[in-house]
Amino acid sequence: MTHRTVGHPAGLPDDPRANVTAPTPECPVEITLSALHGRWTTLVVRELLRGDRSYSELRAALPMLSDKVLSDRLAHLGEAGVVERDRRPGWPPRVRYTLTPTGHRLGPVLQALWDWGAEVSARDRGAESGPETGTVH
Amino acid sequence: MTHRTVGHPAGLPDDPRANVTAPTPECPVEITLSALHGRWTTLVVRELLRGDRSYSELRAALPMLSDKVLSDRLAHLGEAGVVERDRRPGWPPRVRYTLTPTGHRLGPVLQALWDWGAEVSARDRGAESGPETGTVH
DNA sequence: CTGAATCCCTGCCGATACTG
DNA sequence: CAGTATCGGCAGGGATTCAG
Repeated sequence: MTHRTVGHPAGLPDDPRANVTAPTPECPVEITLSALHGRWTTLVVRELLRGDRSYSELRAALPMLSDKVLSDRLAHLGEAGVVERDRRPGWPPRVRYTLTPTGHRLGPVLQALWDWGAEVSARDRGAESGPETGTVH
Repeated sequence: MTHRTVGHPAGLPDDPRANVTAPTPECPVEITLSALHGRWTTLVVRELLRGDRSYSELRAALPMLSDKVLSDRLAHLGEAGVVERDRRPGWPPRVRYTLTPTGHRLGPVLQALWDWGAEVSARDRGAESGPETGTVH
């Protein structure tokens, strides 16, 4: 997809991808959603935003996440350029998962997702207290 | 899920939802992803960010989107509090779809998604030209 | 410890047809 | 014009098992 729209200040005002009429892989929004696609994916990224992790540390942090899905997610995030695997030599096998610089930049994206959801849930709870804001990265 | 992590300035520094260990519906990030969930959803929102639309205007703007999926998306976005239906009396039936104030605030979210994807695709094309930035809302 | 392979089941989405 | 009803294919993801 693509998302250029009405009145606005800066930016590339006429990126052709802002006018795609179907969910194509070239649209930046699709690229990002594709990287974050799948259940558990954002939680894995959150965990790695907090620091590098081993496979078993990720399992411990997300106990309900199965091995299959965890390796699927790590492989997918690897292909997306978000996560890097550092295989340390020796025995037993030690592997560290870390975010690439690109992956690190997902922090503001998750932050934006958090902020909107927090605002909605605050509104749904009825109270109109001060605006919420968490910090992901 | 939830996404509070390492160093950061403002915000609710200890929202318990930042530490959920499974994809629960209470996590703000999940709330947002749930609202945007499904193919074509972001494109429908983009179209409505540009202004209110009738059903057939949406179909015309997104020709490859089937009736079934379009009404699914509009219903889902309605339940999510993003879209409102204004049924105008008379014949033939005239219905306008508009974003709620909450829906309007998805603009920055889509912008964040756009920015990350644009940066990635720029990097993938190899050139390191100036940073891209589109404007959604 | 770090995964990959398999199986099965569910839910999404696309196409087609039909209604108020 | 603005949708709903129905069906089928396929991919996502959970549990289990096996391998380096």
